[in-house]
Amino acid sequence: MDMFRLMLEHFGHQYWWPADTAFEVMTGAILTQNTNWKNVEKAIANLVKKNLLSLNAMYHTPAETLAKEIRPAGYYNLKAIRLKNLVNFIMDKYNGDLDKCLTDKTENLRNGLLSVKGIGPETADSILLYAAKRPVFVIDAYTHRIMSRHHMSPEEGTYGELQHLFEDHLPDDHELFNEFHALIVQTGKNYCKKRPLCKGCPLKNWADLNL
DNA sequence: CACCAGGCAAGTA
DNA sequence: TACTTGCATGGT
Repeated sequence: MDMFRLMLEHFGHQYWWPADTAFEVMTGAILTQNTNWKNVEKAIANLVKKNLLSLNAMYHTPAETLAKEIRPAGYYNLKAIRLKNLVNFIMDKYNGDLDKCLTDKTENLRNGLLSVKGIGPETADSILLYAAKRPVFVIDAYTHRIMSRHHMSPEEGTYGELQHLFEDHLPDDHELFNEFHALIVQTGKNYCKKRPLCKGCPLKNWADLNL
């Protein structure tokens, strides 16, 4: 049995990304950096309550004001600046047209996002996959740990190496990538936390990587 | 009390 | 290139 199906049968569909709009996905992608999603939900609820969860509102709001609202998500001063950097990028490069941004060529958009201070590979790819619906595989700390401990990838592969491993062995399907990454996160949250192998983990050994 | 959570940038050697 | 550190709240 392959890795994807084992996780899917164990956890069921994850229905990511939990957001109503593409802009909310982008905001959440920054707020969830090294942060529990529960805390991000509180921060997003605060932004909604103050009518700040939109490109235009955020653009016209000082970072200090945003910081106050996103406090529960942690690193709030840093993340407020990062949110401003992102909205400024969309304003400057796409003339404030979010749809134009989201329909830009994948490579252009990825390079643009990576040029924004505060957006690294995982945040950029999360936006590409979950906001722009591109078949880009997202690699996170759970992916590194699970693949390494189950001996499914070369020891301590780089972000790009792991990404290519998945993208080269899977059909070019953004819905598959969506569910796949969400299931990896779910698996990582529940298993493989301490030991190389742990009881109840849906993944058994290297043979599970039958992509 | 320690440790972790859906990272990233900047500094050092 | 390969570490190390700062950023910060909230849950276990």
